Amino acid sequence: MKIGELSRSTDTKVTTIRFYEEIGLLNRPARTASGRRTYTTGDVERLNFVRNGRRLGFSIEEIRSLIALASEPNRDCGEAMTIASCHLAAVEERLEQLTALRDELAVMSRDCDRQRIADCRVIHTIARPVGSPISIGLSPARAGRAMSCEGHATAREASSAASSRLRRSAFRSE
Amino acid sequence: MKIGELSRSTDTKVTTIRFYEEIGLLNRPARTASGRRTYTTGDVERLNFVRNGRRLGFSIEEIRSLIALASEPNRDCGEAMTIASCHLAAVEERLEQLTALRDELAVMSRDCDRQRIADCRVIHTIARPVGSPISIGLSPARAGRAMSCEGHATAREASSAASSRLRRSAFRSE
DNA sequence: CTTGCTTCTACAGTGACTGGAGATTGTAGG
DNA sequence: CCTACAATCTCCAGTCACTGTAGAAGCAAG
Repeated sequence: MKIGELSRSTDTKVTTIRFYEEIGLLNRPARTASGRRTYTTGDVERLNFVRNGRRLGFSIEEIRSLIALASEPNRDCGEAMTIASCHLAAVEERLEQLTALRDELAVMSRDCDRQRIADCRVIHTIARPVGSPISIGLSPARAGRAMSCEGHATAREASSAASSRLRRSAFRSE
Repeated sequence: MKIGELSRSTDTKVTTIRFYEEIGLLNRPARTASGRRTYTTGDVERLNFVRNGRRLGFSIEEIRSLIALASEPNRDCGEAMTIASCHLAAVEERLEQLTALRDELAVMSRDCDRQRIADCRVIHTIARPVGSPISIGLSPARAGRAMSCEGHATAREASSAASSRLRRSAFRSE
């Protein structure tokens, strides 16, 4: 099985597979005479394990530990349980934060009367002094495929946010 | 007001303030003769705006747009509303994903009988073929201050994950 | 004068990929 | 056999939103 087929059968991009190999999450596969990677069904299982782990939100390092544990069938599974329940607790905390966030966003959207910026509830809510103690670790706007939110932020004149972040200092004062 | 005071009064790290300046989210402040940045109350407001926006999960680019909008009080606020409600929709989607995730994690933790790895429900759940269509964009384990989940993943022997990711190929096969 | 704090610049690192350049290999059709 | 095109290869830079470090300089108090 070549990398393309592995990619298709695990719904993982080719570059991601190579990345997993580089960081040691996948074993280095055998190569053909011309240097192409060849995979076995064991590799498919392993990659599925990694992908499921990621889908469940485990970090690469957590998955690395879980793989190591999985390869010792006679060990006590306490450590795996610790990783899982710890992660569960983290997810529950983020759920709470995200719920609070959603409520705040919903209020500000609901209350805005859609008139002038000067009276805009959205702008005013964000502009208020550093208020409520909700401090969130949300990584925002990764959005991806599901949302059609593109183009609102970038469309104005930051369109040339081309390459280096150092070049982005086309900043505009108020 | 020097950068340290601005940092304290907005609960923002000094390095973050300088970062915001570099990318043009904050105006370049005046400097003392020796080159220290000096800030005004206007800068405090602006930084609060940015911080509140971030806390609400808006991206830097969205905040950039919102700042531009906020500086034109007589404009229609439709665009601000679009950004906000679009973001709200994204947050709601993530909430759903995260809830599904939590349920899955809860089941696997609950059902594990804490015996041998070979029977561990956690391991088996992750090892199953690429199943349910939940595809999540969660960035995991950023965790930070609130959780005490450190050391489970990194403690084993990846402790020398020192500098370059290229050096991390101390990979172990199964 | 010395100690210790703050601030400065410049740059590398994080996590988990993603994308591109430029080269090579494999395969199918003409 | 030649040509097109797809798949693969390596290498490296970019993403996002910061965070941290090194090494130098400034500043106030004892």
